[in-house]
Amino acid sequence: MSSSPPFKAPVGTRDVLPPESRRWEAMLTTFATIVEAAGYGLVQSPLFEDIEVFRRIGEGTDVVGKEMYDFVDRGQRHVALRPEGTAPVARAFVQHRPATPWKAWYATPCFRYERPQAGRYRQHHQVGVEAIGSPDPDLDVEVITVGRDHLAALGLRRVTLLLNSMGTRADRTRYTEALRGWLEDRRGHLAEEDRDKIATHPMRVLDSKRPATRAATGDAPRITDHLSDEAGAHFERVQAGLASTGTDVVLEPRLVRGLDYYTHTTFELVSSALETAQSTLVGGGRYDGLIESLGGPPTPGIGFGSGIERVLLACDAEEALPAPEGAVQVFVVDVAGGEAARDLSIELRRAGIGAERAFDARSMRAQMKAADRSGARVALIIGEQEEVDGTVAVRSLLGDERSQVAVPRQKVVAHLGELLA
RNA sequence: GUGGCCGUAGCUCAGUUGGUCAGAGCGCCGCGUUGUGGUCGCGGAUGUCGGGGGUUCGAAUCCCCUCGGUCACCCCA
Repeated sequence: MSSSPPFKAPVGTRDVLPPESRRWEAMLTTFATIVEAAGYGLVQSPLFEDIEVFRRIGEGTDVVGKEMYDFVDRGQRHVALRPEGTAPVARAFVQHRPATPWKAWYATPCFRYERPQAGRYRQHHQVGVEAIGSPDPDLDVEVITVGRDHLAALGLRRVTLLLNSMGTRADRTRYTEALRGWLEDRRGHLAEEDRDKIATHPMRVLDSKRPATRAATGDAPRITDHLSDEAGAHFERVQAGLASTGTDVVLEPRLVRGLDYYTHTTFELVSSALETAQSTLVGGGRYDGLIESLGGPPTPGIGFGSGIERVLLACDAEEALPAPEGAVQVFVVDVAGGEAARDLSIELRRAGIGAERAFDARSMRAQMKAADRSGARVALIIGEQEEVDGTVAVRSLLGDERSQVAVPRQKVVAHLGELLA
């Protein structure tokens, strides 16, 4: 007899089982309700795309540069599992050209080959929205507010909105050059590991956590001081909208975000309840050049992604979003052969009443224990006596209640309909 | 990719300087109540002590390798 080690879920992935999975259902329902009410429609797109679709979001970024799960399929196509949610939606927009503004939402797994740690997985899950086709800053306000309200609806209170503007692409280019020069002059003061970024991603030097870099860049030029009139006006309007709708904002000029496609507004919703290094619950911004880079007409867009695992971690920390109760309302206990359990449980479900039962002809004691654990409020008991009488004993399972009444078999479903109403 | 810590039943863990060390609680199953749950009592099942190699008379306990988990860096949701 030989046995290989038991299989486990791959590194960085996990199974979500009940009752935890009921929290996922609750969070997805909450999100769907909120975004649908704002006019966003669900988009289901493939889990994998031509790898070029993702490369357009920035080859210099780690997400597409070195963390992608990519492979060549049997038809020699180079494809990749989606590392994030925006590019596939943008590609779908370019392909189908829906009327604008096009407002879409999604819920999807995302794949990134990185070392897992708290709040970071190789397969994680995101919900998000994309609003494509309008440059209106009020749309930025809408998107940010939807994200904020989603977290609030889940019961999260310790959330901070960080806001920044990257300006237009021209602003960004101009600022990047200026910053690069400024950083070059102080190269020696930066942390060793951050020096290479001066040439490649100067703005990310400002995002560094290293103390030396932090200290040396305290008075670095800020992009928000270098915005064009156009970008400045846009940013002002966004802030005014957020203020008007009672959304507290923390301006964070160092907020860069890792994906290269962002322009104008960028934002994060960060949990202060999480002790972990990964506390960003929602991250997003404008990407006014992305559609064009995917072969579409110049089209502005804005959106965000929100990590489900992280949001749930924050819910744990704030003791929010407890697992909802199961849907089983009634448990059929049958010690008279099992036909009643078989037929009645199905009859009940067809009448809209959640019903569960035991299998394997177990003892009444065992069936009652199972009934108690099932979360059902009522046990329907069919023993030999009930079989003879054509009745069902209806017994409450709530707390100390031990009330039990005999109801004619033919009237049980109607009786329960009233009882559970 | 780099580094720290950890790896004993389904879960949470105890196992003193290597010598009945394979255990506890919870959970699960059964019985007390041959027709009735949640409390209580009694009993029971489940472990390649992550895996491989080494040291030793003897290793869950020491060494090496490896896999996995976890946290941090990095990056990001």
